[in-house]
Amino acid sequence: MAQVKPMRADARRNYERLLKAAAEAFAEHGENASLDDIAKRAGVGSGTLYRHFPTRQALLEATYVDRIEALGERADEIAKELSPGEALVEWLYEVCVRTTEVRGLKSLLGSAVTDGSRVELTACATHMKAAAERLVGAAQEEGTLRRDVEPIDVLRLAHGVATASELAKGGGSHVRRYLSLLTEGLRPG
Amino acid sequence: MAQVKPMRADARRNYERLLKAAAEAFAEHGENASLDDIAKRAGVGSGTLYRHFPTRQALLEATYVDRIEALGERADEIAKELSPGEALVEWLYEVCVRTTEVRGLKSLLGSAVTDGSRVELTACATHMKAAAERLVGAAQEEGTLRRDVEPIDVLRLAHGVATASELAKGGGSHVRRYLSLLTEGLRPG
DNA sequence: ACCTGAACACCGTTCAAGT
DNA sequence: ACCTGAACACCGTTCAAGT
Repeated sequence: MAQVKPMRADARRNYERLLKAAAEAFAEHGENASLDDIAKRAGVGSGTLYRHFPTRQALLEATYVDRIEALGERADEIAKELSPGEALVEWLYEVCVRTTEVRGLKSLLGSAVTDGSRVELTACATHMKAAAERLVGAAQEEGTLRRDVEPIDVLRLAHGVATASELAKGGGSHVRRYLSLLTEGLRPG
Repeated sequence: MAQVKPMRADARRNYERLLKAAAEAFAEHGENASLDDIAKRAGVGSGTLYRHFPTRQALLEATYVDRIEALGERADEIAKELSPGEALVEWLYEVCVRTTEVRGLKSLLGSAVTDGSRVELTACATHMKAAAERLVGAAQEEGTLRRDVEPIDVLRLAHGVATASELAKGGGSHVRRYLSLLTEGLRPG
């Protein structure tokens, strides 16, 4: 079941060109980059784009799926180096940094943790939730994370922290601080 | 300086019709409601909409300025009833609830706390920042709020909490919990 | 089986003409 | 001084025709 129908040579070439063009366009113009422009950059008709990627979300996911997978792997690497509580925070930090750095990734990660959207079962959502579950579970067993939060809550709040950081001029420079305000709380230590 | 040039009767009528139509349209279709549709609902030409409101942000602000002012007044009412620390949290709660309830309000409140946008000097941003300053200052003097946060940080983080809550199905029902996770922190109490 | 690109609908924005 | 609405540019989406 690993191997689905192999694509026709021209179809595969167009698919890859579209992904490359999409990555460029999203980087330049954000998640709302013109789909028509992406097709043009790739040198294909607009219908071809729709054949391969029926929705904008599908194109976004295909464009960034490797980055999402990398975040999932980072969760395990970090878990080996740090204590569970520190690992969770460090991973959330990296998630937030990617969210603010890579234009277009934000809406994808957002819909991955949104209730009700059909997109929930996508690879992206699956990877993120699995990674969060591992780290959250370990931190709770260690006793450094409240037991009344679910992995999905943590992912949503991290998305909120990334959103808050984006409102500041130096975007990324606020991530660490805003994240620690979330973990430590707003009350004085 | 209170009284600027009085508007011509037809101009004032169109202005009010546009605001009414805008409130309806934003409520129905969110902050990206079609401007053309708003002009049509109001029974005016599209050029008239642009004359009164040169940008979508300007129309959003005019539509919701009364709600923003109400939030500013709520800050003072709450401050009379609760201790400074409790008052800040309760006000932030109301801000988050409005943000998630009133479609279109979110982008307005977001741009009010965004660095660099020219919109910073608008009435909306001024009201929100003034209210936050009063509550944050009082809570810090009381000793129930960290001294290393600025009012703008608190407003941005509240915006993040509202964003996180919106990702959950029951939107509003998560606001209280997510907000308390921010104030208390993710570490066990 | 897949691709192309014209065609359609929709939207934002401007501006000449009108009162 | 203000309004109208046609005109233009742009974008998303579909689909008949082509290979």
